[in-house]
Amino acid sequence: MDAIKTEFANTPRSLSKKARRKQLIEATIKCIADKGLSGTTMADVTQQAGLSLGIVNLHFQSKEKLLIETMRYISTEYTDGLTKIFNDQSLSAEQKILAHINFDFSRKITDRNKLAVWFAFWGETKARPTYLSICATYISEIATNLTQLFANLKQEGDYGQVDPELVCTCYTALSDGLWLDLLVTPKGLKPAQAQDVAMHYLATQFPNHFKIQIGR
Amino acid sequence: MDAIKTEFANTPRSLSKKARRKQLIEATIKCIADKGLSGTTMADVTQQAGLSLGIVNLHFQSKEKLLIETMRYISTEYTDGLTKIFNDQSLSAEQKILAHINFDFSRKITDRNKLAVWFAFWGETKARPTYLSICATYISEIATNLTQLFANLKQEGDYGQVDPELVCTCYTALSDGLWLDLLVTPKGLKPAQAQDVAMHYLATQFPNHFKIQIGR
DNA sequence: ACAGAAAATGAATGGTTATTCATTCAGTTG
DNA sequence: CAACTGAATGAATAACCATTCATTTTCTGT
Repeated sequence: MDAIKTEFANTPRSLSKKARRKQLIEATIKCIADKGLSGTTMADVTQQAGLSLGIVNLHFQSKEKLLIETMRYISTEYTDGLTKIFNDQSLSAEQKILAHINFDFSRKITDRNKLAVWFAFWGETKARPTYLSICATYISEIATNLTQLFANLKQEGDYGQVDPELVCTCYTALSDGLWLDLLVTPKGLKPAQAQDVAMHYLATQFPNHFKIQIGR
Repeated sequence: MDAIKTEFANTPRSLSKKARRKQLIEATIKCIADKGLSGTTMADVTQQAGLSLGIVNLHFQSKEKLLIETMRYISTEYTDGLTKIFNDQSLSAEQKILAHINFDFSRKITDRNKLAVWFAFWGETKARPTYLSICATYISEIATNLTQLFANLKQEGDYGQVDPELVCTCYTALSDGLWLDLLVTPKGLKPAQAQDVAMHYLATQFPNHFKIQIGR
């Protein structure tokens, strides 16, 4: 009972340190989406969280560290979701790839607030080595796993021409580019359609496993 | 003689208004790449340009307007390059598409400074309607032209299954995603390899026109 | 060579914002 | 329930930064 209250209540002083940090990170995501990275102030973040001005420095020491933790938060959420799929022993390679695509274009991931945060941080990677190193970590981890899945599929089917590493690079870039589409032309492509586009590419590589629905 | 001096000299007061604006915009690009959009100050930009602090307000009225013009500058450079290719009457559809890919992964476009600027602005589009409307303009213009080229190619060859609009969406997203790769993993993919990846996708759609080089 | 126009300068200004910390407040313990 | 602990507050501070504009410098026409 007490544990439940601690978990879900939102009144001051009722949350654990970890939960309070999460609350502040989520407020930061909202602010970056609404005001841009350059327009987000400590006052904005704390007001969004419904807390007082000094709270960020209490929990994160500085704004810079809050931003780094925010980037870590969204990239961890993403990699954790994919790792769970990859490690699921009950799924075949084909099913894992399907689950992967499904996850890439799920509501949780294609939420425009989060997409705005991804691109804001990517735009700063050249200037901030810390951001770049966070990227480097998740990129290589995902690429290794995904390439492995494509290699498995190649073995299963009759895919002599397929280069798993190339397909991984191509799929990953395609997925990132479709996210951009979802961010900057929200009136255009919808997540489900973006997923169809990604699927269309996989169908070119593994026609025995994946089919395109013509006239999406 | 005088015109040449005006064109190339960099000393104060020797440049036309237009050239001075260009100089400031290019300094802005360098600063955004080096310090991030959120870390770029007027002092940074003017110092980078080797000019005095007040110069930006003299030529652009405000920092906000300088940033908008910077975004317009890189997107105009991109669309102008593509428009020139599309309007070149001496090229076939196939040649235009080849020129398009070549341009997408040329030095001029895959310069990491400029890529950093693209992503920085994309990350702010949700927060700034002006940025979003600049994107909307070039996106639809390019998509119309490129879809047309793919439709032409479809007519030329035996491509019953190909959906030109889908291929356009897919190619565009792929290209954007490969730019991200070039930005965040400079030690990994090189522009020429990124171009090969894009070509690999086109080869899946138009095998009679484009060939993949296996073992890039 | 001179006057007037235009461009550029940079010190000064004023608004904004991250950070600090003395104080308040809520939960816990004996 | 009183003393204690640590989380939270927000006014105050200090640093930062965009913008202004009086002044200086350069260019142009005569």
